Amino acid sequence: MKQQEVFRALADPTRRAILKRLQKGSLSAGEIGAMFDMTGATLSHHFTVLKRADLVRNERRGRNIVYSLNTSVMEDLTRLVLDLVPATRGRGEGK
Amino acid sequence: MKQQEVFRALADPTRRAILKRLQKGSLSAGEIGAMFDMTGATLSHHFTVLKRADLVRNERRGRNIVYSLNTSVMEDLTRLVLDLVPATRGRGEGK
DNA sequence: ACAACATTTAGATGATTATCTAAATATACG
DNA sequence: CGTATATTTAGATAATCATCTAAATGTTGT
Repeated sequence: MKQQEVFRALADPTRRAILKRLQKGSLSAGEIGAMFDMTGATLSHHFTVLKRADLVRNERRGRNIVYSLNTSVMEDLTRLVLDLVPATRGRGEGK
Repeated sequence: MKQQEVFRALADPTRRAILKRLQKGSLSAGEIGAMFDMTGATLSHHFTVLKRADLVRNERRGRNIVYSLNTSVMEDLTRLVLDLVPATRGRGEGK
């Protein structure tokens, strides 16, 4: 996992909002675009950042491109953050 | 909690390293500075960002200024991230 | 009060970032 | 095949950011 890319991706509120939407299921670029007040080009840039962090996957379906969460990296992220919190309870407590 | 400030603070690797060091206990600005190859002024800037996110606290002790983790915000952060991950196991699963 | 030490503030600089418009690419359909 | 639709790429711009040097502030001990 590219830790730096993941944290950087998370630093933008639009990208976090995109991730939250994708929790509920995959969406096409257009559907996501309809939720934000910015151009498709800008959204496309955000997708690129999210993909670079491997937080989302995309797949062409017909004339749409459908984005979905990469849940395994999301879990890596969870671990990462838990690792940042001292004396973390609820999990391993490992080295 | 100021979510945006927290994520922004986490986006820089130096700041994440500082947080990790502070897990093991409080440190003065000088002690932290000794661990990184950058000027004290730059470090001071990073402290400011971490403080704005309320991730660290500081306290003057003699001629040093001692920094320590604000663990409660770190836990808020944990919740935030878990909330970003779908079907999160390990905790509440609440709405 | 002064000199030494520790840290922050101020101001500048170059790099990165979010955003836009316009053009390019890819797919579907008549 | 050509037109409409969906998305990305290219290029530009303004804002934000990490970093530096120099100066200011606050603290201690003499």
